Amino acid sequence: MPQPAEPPVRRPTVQDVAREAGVSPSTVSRALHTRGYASPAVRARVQAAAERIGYVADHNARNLRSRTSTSIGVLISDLRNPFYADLAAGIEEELRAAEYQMVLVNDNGDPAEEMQAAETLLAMRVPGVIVTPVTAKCPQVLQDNGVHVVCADRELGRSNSDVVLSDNKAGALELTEHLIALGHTRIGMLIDETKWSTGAGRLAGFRAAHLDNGLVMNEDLIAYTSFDANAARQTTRRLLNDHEVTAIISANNVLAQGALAELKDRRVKIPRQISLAAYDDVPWMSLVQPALTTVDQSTVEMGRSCARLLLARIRGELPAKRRIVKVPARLIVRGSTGPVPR
Amino acid sequence: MPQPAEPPVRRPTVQDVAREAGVSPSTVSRALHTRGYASPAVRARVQAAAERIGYVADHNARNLRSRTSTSIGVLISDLRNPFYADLAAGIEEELRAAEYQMVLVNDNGDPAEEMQAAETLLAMRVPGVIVTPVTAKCPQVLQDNGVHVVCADRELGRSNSDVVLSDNKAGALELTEHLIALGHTRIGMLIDETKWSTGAGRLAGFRAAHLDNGLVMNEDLIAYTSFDANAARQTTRRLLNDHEVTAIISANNVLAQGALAELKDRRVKIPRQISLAAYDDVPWMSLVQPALTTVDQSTVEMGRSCARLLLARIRGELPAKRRIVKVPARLIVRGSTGPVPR
DNA sequence: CGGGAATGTGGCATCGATGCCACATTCCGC
DNA sequence: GCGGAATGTGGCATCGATGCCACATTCCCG
Repeated sequence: MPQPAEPPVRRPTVQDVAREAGVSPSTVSRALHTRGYASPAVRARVQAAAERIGYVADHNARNLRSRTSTSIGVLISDLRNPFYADLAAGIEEELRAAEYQMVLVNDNGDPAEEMQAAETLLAMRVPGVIVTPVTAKCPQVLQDNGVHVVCADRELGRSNSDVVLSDNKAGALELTEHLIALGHTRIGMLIDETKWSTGAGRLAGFRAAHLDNGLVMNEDLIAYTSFDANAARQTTRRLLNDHEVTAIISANNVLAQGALAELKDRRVKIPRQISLAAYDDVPWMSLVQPALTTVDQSTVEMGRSCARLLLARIRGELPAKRRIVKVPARLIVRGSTGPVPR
Repeated sequence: MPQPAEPPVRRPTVQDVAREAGVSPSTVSRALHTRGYASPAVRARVQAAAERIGYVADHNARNLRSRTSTSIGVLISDLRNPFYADLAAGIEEELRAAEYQMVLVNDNGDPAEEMQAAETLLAMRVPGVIVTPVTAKCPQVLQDNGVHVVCADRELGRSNSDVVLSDNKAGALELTEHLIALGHTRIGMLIDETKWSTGAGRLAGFRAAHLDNGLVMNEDLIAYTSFDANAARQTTRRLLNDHEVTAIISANNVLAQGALAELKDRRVKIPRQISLAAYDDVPWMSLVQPALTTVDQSTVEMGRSCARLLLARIRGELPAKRRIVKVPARLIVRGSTGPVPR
């Protein structure tokens, strides 16, 4: 038998259940939703009837009438990057548990795609959106239309939406101090952006670690690159050529790939000759040899936090004041960092 | 300013646009959707009006009335596994291009969660679902309710839904022959399941390669394990203890982690002492040293295929006959495989 | 120049569930 | 035994967009 004859499938409605159970449609609605009055007997009868005829409520009708929806928009930059995948996984887990659905959109970090997605989510009348923003305009537009917004991982400029962030400064500080404690004083920092809170925070932590330990930091050791493993590799190359660093910190998992590739290519002994560490622990970092010392930002938990926060907001459980959640970052020392050479 | 005062936000409706443009609601609907008659002049006027007052159509109302939806359900087992993430990314890309939305649900490979998700998707009245099935029941129920289904990556028993598969047998055959050509005759196969088409196909390819090359395969070298890196590690340990294999093939990326961990732990030289290869290329496999020889199943493209197939089906562009798409698998030779020792 | 086709536009019912109000019972305490 | 609360249940309008039909023009060709 091929696909069932096109969709002439007539799905049972509340009316059908009502008839089957011998009550009115209104009662069916109440009985199935535990909301409002309905005697236990009737409730049982209705549920049985619904079950019997295979009734599945129509979300579209429900949403339309009740001006709500249980779909949540999730707007991320790159699903293929394990950071975003983990974030989405955490979000989905929490949403599913609360019987919400996740509409996932990949905006590829492109402002136009991001706005397009925002528009679509508005059309869907989602009550809330979780976004790793590319542009401040996107969260803004959503909020202006009464959609609750939680920004994940970063914030742009001063916004007025809730936000869940890794404790970037503390994490980067701890990581940098770990290297300083090993005797490193010439540490390179591979970083792609510093305009968003993410990069800015990590850089701040890097700076603070030097300051706190009475070290004068050489600004030239901050190697600005772009968000791309190959670019990071080139930048690492220049960094190594131009400066005598004994350790490199990469600001995220993508840049770390480039740095590692370059070091392997040069047959540099890690950590004997150079130590390598990264912010944002992802699985491959413990598979390579030596395994990388990293800062784990509990990405899945961050996703869960975003979802919990958003749902609380939607349910009106939170005071109006904007909420900022900092997810603690945890240093994981592995084999790629060691005492400074000589 | 905190969150905008709760959602008293009144969004403009088709009526508002009609008033603004001085036409009837019906005309607005036609003008905005290029469907049916509408003079260019009126169309322009309506579009301008809609733009001016910031009209965004309500999908719920549209879906309800027109008994369609542009949301597609995507049911996968584990978003944190790069295989599924890539699959989802490919699907999303294609759906977004066609102005469809992706509702992503992680079922954790759990039949109960899977059925739950199917029910939710029925409630949403999605026209189609892409699923990496855990149970044959799930696609079945969906189809029985008139929802188009595409199974991705595997099929269970004989189903009657469209399916997109990696060419498992050919891929595994090519990979095994690569090892045989290097002189290996005692090759271990680390595999978790053989009931689904995926494992069955890969195992069949493994067998066929031996047969085609006149080798007698030792059935004991097929090491059955469970879908979990740690279990795979234990199984690898036993395999190495009990048999003198010179090469190991892992049936997927997760098992490969376990195998690699065990080999590294034993300080086995790869590929000098043992060659290691895996089906399902994922990024870390080219980051480790030596990089792993793998079979790339073009996961993202597989996702795109699923979406294209489903959309074509929804649009009724396909003959009733069930379609089976095989995505070619490609052998990527890297450093982890070499001539048999001695 | 008349009539039927072609082309636009408006009116109205409708998709399915639910919010709200009115009405019907039952239950108590005085 | 009676009035008012407490508790259930049904009726009906409604959310917003669209499908369908009727009606109004315009067009064109015999």
